[in-house]
Amino acid sequence: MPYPSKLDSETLASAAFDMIEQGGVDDFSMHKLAAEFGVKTASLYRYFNKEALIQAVNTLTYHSLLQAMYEAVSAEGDPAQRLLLGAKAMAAYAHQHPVTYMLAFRNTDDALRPEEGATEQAVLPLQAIIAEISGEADSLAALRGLQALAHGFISLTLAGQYRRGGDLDAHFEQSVVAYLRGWE
Amino acid sequence: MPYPSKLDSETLASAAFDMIEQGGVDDFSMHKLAAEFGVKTASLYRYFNKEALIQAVNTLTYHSLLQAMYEAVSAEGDPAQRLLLGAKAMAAYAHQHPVTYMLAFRNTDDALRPEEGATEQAVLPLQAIIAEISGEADSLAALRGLQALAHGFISLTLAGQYRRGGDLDAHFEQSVVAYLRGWE
DNA sequence: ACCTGAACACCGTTCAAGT
DNA sequence: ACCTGAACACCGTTCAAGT
Repeated sequence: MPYPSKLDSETLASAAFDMIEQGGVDDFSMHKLAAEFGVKTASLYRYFNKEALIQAVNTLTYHSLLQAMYEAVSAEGDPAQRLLLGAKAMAAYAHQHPVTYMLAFRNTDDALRPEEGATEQAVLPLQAIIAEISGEADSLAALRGLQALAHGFISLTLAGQYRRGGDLDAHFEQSVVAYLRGWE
Repeated sequence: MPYPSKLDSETLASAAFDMIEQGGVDDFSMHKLAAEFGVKTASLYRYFNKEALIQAVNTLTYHSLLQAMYEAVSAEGDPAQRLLLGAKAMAAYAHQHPVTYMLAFRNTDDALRPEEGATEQAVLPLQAIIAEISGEADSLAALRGLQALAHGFISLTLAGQYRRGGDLDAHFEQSVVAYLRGWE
């Protein structure tokens, strides 16, 4: 009687996502993930090695994050309002998934990045919105700066680099508003 | 005859910094660092465990980075020009030390952060400059946004998230200029 | 005072072998 | 087709022992 398949890549990736988010990246291991499924560590290697698994986790992050932003940006309002909602949705997602959020953006090496086009294409609607503020010619620069501002604020917050008090949410909003105003 | 001391914390931290920058964080180990000094791994633990060592490496990063920014910002010019130079100095440092730069800002957990006040105090001159643009009342918010924009742009660049071509340096500068203009 | 020897628990990974 | 057993090299860390 052949072995019934206990594992599949989607379930594995999603379980890894949860383990990492709850226990931290540094405490995550292939051994622990295998144990979670009542399986020997070697069995995981039919599906993923650790690097590929983390890449899969990061892909989950990119998808969820873009989804959240896309929905936020679809609201009524002028371009600046909609982009502010998008930035806030990004921050909200990151604060709900701090560990995997940081993990998705920490890579210096190529291997753990999103597949080509996954994030690049998905961000075109955002560029169309910001073009209404900056003009077409500057829309890529303006979009990149907005992503940078939002991501930077989020990751400095999560990394505990803003420790002088004050209302961080208010400062985030003021900064985004100022930034967009500067592109007018 | 007692053992002559082959090691000290400063040398160790600085060697760890170099090893990490050149070989990546993931390939760095206490064993390899010990080997570099012709010493057994256990000997390192008189000075640092791995966590403390990485914290020391991060402290080196914060100091160098703040130093570079401080010098850049001391130039002649109006506030926006000086802050732009500061942001560019930050980017230049990060591109020269991409691995340790990312390492210093990736922590979700408290243990690896800079000592209280180390970065917080050092950043007060920057706040004074940006206050000339935003006004005193908004200067902390404006400073945080500027740090976020610069750090975000740098880390998204290093993480390979800007893959649609264009002149990244120009986009960085345009974004910073727009941001500061928005606070006027 | 400072380093070594020896040991431990844990890790990622491979591959022949089982079912 | 899918999982296990067994093994390997490597890792972080501790601590009694050497000099």
